[in-house]
Amino acid sequence: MIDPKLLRTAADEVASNLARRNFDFDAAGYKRLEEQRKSLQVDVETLRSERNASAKNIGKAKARGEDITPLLASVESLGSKLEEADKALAALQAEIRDVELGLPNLLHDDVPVGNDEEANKEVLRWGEPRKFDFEALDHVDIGAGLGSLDFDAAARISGSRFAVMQGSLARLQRALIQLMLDTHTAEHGYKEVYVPYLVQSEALFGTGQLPKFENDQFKTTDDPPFYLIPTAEVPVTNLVRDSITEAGELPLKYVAHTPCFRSEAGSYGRDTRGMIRQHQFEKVELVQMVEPGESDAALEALTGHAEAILQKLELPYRKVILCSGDIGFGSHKTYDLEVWLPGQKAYREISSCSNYGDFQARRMQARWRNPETGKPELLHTLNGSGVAAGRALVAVLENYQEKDGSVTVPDALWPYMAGQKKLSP
RNA sequence: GGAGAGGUGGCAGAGCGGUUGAAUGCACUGGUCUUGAAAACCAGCAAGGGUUAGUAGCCCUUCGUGGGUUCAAAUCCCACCCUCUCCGCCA
Repeated sequence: MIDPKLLRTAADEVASNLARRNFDFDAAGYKRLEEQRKSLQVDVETLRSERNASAKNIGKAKARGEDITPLLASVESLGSKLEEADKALAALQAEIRDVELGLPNLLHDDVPVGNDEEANKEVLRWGEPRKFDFEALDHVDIGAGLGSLDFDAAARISGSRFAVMQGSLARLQRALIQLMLDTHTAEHGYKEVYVPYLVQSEALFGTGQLPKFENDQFKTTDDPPFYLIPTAEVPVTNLVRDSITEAGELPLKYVAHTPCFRSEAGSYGRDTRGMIRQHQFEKVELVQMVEPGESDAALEALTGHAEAILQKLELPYRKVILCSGDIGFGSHKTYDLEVWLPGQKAYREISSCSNYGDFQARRMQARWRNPETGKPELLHTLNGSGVAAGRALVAVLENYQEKDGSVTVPDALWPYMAGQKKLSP
């Protein structure tokens, strides 16, 4: 959520920033609603003040043993008037809130303007895509050759966009997750957390998936419903919901491994082959809560932590800044890491690292105590995949495939593979 | 699943229809004392919103959440959520 004070005082500047996203913010309409709200709220508070004063007088009169009937008569009409005005105010406030919840975050100056991923700005490439002396297969064929990646079985159980993995391949994914968790906890200073995979709607409002992206979520039929987390970002970031963190405890750095569940509504026909885009996938997520002045630097560091995983696995990747048309709804600035997939002869997203500024913190009322003012102030939140395990598995299979159909285990995963250095058919 | 207890400020914990935004303690901040520190003592210390040039005043809201009773609710009534204890069951 954007600071309502900023919306009131600088609606036109906000509108022009959001225009870079091709988002049309009706600044004039917002101002109109705000003015109505202002005068209504003054009315309501004046009435309420009158009521409070009368009630106090009645109390005093009663204490003195006086007759209070004339006083009661004088406040008779106050109640209904107040109730009416209060209702109108509540309706107006809800309307304004809906507008505010629907506004995407302001963009960082670094974010390039553009309509789609074509306009994303590449900032670096790491590693050389390997030259194959045979026709490189994609992970679907490699997995089939190994006999351990089964989409048909998954389809019988759950339909499309699911996978079944067996044996060494299943273990390889677990090894990837282990490597990531160990690296982030031991080398990058993150605290490992285990969190719920089912959350209430409030948590999703806090991180910004709701109300706008209801259709992307899976939810249960309970009342109230549970939502399956689309990313660990949701439960982990909500750890600081409605809380005040002392300055000395910042930055908070959490890493969590969770499955992620996405309906993928609206992406019919995209990445239908293989396990690039699944309803369920494993991910290791990095989350930071930092002082507002630190978030730019924290984004660089956090992205570097995700890059370290790809470097350990010696997977070629490139790093891009998402442009205004491709960046997420709540993000202030986002780096995507795209790993080289020989089967597709393309770089594909494997991590997305974002600085949310105070956007999520405002929705969650997540604050820290600023020692300079002594007051609780909104902190900044960041998150990034460190990295998506399912896609990392795809990348390992495709980049480490051999002519005979086997797959070499990257050195970094040896400690987690019980001595197995090769996956063979 | 059965029985009971409880949800109040950063934390602990009183209050149980009117002067309580809320006693007290801890923590925190400032001061006195001290060579310095500790201790002791004194003082201050919730958040959100409105109005405003204002971090000044004034006003409104907030004692788990939502409804209700009342001129007036942290206090009474109803529903729901959550936590804790005991029993049962279970991974």
